Amino acid sequence: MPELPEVEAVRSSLEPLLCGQEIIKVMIYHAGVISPLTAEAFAAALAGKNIAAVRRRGKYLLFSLQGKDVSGDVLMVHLRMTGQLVCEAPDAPMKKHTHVVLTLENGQEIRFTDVRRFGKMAVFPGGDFSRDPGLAALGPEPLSEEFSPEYFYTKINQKKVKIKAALLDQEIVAGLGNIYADEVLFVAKVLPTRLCCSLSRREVDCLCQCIKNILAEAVLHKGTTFRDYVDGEGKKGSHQDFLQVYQREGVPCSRCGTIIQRVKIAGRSSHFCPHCQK
DNA sequence: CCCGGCGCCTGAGGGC
DNA sequence: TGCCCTCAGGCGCCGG
Repeated sequence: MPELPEVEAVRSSLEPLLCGQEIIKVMIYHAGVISPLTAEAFAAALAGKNIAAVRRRGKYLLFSLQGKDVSGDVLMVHLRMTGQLVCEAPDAPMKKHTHVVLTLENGQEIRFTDVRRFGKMAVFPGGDFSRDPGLAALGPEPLSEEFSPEYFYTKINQKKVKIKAALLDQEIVAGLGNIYADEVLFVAKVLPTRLCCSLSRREVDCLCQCIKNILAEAVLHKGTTFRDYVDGEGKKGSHQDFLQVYQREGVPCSRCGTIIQRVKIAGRSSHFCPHCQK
């Protein structure tokens, strides 16, 4: 499930492969993954454009496009659950569930594959994200200075939601998903069921620092490959070898030996140690 | 404001 | 072996 570290690994692996390349052909095999433009308008908006930069905001991949006269359009890709964006040679076998293929001037292909088709691609003319409320409302990048203990405390302080739900709220902090939210709460020793308004300033400071530390570490490990995730070269991540609670229900806690438990919070599995998380 | 639940999707995995 | 059921979860949306 691509979260910030996985999307960053896709971004950094694609950047040297795509920057400066012109998109010469657009093939759409499943128009359902494209919005808000029609498939025809989407293809027309990409053909002949040059990829000037490969950026990331939260879990969104953003490709800055430049044309001969117009520029500033942005191609957005969101991988959601099972999406993959891989740069491959044209003779590489086409994977099942490949929905969009962009051919570059050097012959390489960017292939968007998604078993569940939850993922989305879009072009925003002039880089205007207002057509995508989720992207427009995204909170600060957790690895930036903007995401500070002061900011986080202000956002969390009054809320009556469970802290697990708040960590998954992309308007509070951009890029956390179910895996890293559970890992952050474990390292910070905070139960996922705690209400935000019950957290002390010290606990919020700790959570803020844990978010930064864990995401930075996972970025170094090129993300977590639990099932589907691969980067822009088709390579798996290695952070799954470092997970302490996610998908470890029934396994002894690495700190105290208590059996890790799993409960549903906000519709998602939450894994935690009932002894050392308070 | 907050919560639970559903829908979108397919494939893996468990029970029988 | 095979069938049916549940579950996985990011995110938008809806009703209470």
